[in-house]
Amino acid sequence: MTIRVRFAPSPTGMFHVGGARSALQNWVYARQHGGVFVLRIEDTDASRNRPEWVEGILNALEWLGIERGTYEGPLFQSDYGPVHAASADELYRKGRAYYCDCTREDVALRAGPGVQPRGYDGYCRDRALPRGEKTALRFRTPDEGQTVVVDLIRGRPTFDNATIEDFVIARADGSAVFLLANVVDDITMKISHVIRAEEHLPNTPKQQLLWEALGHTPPVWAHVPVVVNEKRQKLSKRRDKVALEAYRDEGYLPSAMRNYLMLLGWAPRGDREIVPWEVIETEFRIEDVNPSPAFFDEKKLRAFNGDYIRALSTADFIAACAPWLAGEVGGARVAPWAPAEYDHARFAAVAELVQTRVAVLGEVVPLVDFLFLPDDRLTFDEAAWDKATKDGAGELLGEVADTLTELSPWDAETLKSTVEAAGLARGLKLGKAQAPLRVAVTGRAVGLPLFESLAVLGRDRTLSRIRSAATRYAAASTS
RNA sequence: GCCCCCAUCGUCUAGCGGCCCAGGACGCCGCCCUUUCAAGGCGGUAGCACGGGUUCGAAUCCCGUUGGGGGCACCA
Repeated sequence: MTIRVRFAPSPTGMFHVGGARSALQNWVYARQHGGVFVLRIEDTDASRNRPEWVEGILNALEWLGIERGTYEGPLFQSDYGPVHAASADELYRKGRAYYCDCTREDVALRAGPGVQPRGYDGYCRDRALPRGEKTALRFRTPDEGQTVVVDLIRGRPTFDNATIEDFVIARADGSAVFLLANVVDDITMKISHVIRAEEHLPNTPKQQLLWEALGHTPPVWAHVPVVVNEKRQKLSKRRDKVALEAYRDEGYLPSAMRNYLMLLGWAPRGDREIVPWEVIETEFRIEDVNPSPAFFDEKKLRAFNGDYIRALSTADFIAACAPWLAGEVGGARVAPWAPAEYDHARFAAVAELVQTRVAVLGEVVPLVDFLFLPDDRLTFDEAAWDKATKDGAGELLGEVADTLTELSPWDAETLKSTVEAAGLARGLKLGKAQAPLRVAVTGRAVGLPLFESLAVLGRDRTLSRIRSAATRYAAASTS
């Protein structure tokens, strides 16, 4: 058994999430049935000259945990050029194809004004045209009968042969068109299963006819539903965020992504969705895939990802954060601090607190930036400051700074009780009392637990930030 | 216009004739916990598109309607 998944690389090397899901399903199916998984590149002249586009796809697959496949032999469509030509010729010699010199306009003219022609009208069928510089080769479709596609997911979609036009299989220059090339490659590579997106279903009867005309038994087909956006349209590169790499760079874990992707149109037994990959691999059945289109719900993906992040050991979590902490992901700057300013010991000290507060890894940056940035480059939320210092809470700043100068030991517990006492003396609950300090030190109203943060930040930085905030407050209240 | 596919909470799904006045998850809402925010715990909201059959019995089977989607190149 040989299963293949084909990809047309995009100019950016971007890997479409729809393709990722399809690849995953193919891969799982192949593993379940002891088959070979073949990754097939539908190259064009342009992509052939840009091996990095193909690399992009392979990297994305590896990120998902799919190995590169074990098929030996050429994987590029263009490697099969001579075989395509031979097959086209074979069909012509067998009388299953004929040359045609009609243009699109000719067909429209014959159909008459205002009439929408139903594909090609068969004008050249019996003209016995020889091959020429302007002749395309058309497949002669049966006039009667039906073509039944046996599909693992959809049952038996049936097409009346009379509705299938005599389609072109080779261009005037002799090169095979996608439909034929696809079939010939699959025959050559001994492909037994074609699992692909639903959008190819209308092509299937044509391809099946070609398999048979070439003297081969068609493969097992499975057309999985398309993945759609919130407007229920097929995910498109232009409108939707579809690049798998974009999700990777935001900090989605491959384990969460592949779990979510497999859940589109399918669910494991029992009332559970987040399951170990082994469960998916043993329970997944292509026949059970829901035939209706599925919406790619980023919110749910996020929830899954948060779950996977929390399931990580702290050490693994720290390791997973490395690219964002280093400040550069996917060739883009993602952190405001310079590499020299980063302090790994500080991050490690708060990592556990960070872990329950992020849904994607990229969110660690704004949570911990205050630990590394010098005072003058700290982001400062003015609105949060105004709100936090209201009702006299700002008065606390100066006196807390004085107390903290001599505080011992400098730890979260002591810091907490000290601030709590200072707040209570002014009739402020801890929730109110910690607010101005939080903004003063972290620049924001929300974030990691404050006293643990101060403990890690250290006395010097904490005090200098509180002191300058106290000055600021004093200046604002006198003016 | 033609061909094909699809139809359970807002979303992803369980359900494959009685266990279902429909179960889970995400989202949303409320409560608890709480130094902010999360996490966690508890509870709630919400659905079988419609109309005919078949059957003792239908979310489940059949037909139709409606509504979505996909495909109709000398592109891939």
